Amino acid sequence: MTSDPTTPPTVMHVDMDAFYASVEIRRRPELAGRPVVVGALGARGVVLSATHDVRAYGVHAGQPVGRARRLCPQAVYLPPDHDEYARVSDNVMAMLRSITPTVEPLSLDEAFLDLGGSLRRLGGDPVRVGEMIRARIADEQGITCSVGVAGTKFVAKLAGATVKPDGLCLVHDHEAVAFLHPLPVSRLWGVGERTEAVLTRLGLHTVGDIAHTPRATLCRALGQAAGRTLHALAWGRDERPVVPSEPERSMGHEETFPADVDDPEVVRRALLRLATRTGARLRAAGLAGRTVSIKVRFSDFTTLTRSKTLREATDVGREIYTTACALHAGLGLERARLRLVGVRMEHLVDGDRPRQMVLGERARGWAEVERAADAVRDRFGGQALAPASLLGGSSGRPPGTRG
DNA sequence: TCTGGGGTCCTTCATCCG
DNA sequence: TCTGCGGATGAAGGACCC
Repeated sequence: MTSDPTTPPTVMHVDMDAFYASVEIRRRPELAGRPVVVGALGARGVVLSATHDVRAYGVHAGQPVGRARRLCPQAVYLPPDHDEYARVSDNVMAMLRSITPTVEPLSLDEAFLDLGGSLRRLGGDPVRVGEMIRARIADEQGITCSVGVAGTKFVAKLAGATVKPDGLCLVHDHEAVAFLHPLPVSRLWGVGERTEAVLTRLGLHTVGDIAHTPRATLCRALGQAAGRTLHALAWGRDERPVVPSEPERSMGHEETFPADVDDPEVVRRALLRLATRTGARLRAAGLAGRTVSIKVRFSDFTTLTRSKTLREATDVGREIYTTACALHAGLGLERARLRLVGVRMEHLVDGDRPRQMVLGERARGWAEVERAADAVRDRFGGQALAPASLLGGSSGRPPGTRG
């Protein structure tokens, strides 16, 4: 913490403005100045990113594209190109790492930086560093960003959000409480729709209200962890350091069917597709998972998860698929109408760790087959090879997804 | 209006084990 | 042998974030 106002805060949050939409406008200059929405354009797509002018019509991320079209029919609607966004993101993150090694990406379009060790070398003024970063991202990538600087991650992120788009805001530690307390509770990290409703019932509307509520009351209403966290955040206390990289804890895929599905065979094909992709990603990352988890969402949006922990961690798509099928069969769904299925691997470990052979197990099996398939795909492209049951015909893959 | 896909973390409950 | 207890772990669900 920098309680001395002459000591500049060193935690910086950099957040690209309307990232996907900005990247699309950058590569299609004819769209400059026009309202742009990026989202999956299928029957069940949602808005992923929208330019700020579109937001004035009530369009926001997560909203069904159909509703966005009704609210703002004059906007240009584009499908997402995740590969391009990842490329731009890599460039931005590399530039940030040239400023300080302590860069913690939160997603493709935002990151925390800790300038602590680098600030003197950079001239000692975090505002000048922030402006330099903003100028470089604009020059090199052709997109704008907003920057918040504070003594903690939480305040830095909020500071940047107050000056979006294309701004910079610094909040000193001695200003943090006055900055936070007028804000609505929904601005606190961890307060979504449900928690906000609970807080409203308690008569708590602003961050200041939370700060002046006994911590025990918050813990009773929200649980120990959430109660303690919110109380601390409301007073600007946030001990989390900027950490350059955290090991992944889970990895998986899910897909929403274009129309609800009641055919178990279609569901099993989807499980095979998702398990195959998950296995390939685990192998590419040098990881393996011990727990297979499936998720099914019914047509009424109720959601079930089932999981099973294996004796040994695996990165083999076929093993993931077999376990996922057993979990799915265990649900006894008959012909329930499903809108989504997902496969996820948890309890990830180093995939190169020697694996104990099970008695009677064939030395060369699916693991070798899939590694050979990885090599073929590396050489000839992602579509070069797939399980036979996924080739040809209608795969059930929704539009806008990629393998 | 009708809700994607990728994740993380927390809580509760059950079970196992010493 | 039975019972209680606490910790570890697994399973399931919920809330949240970007």
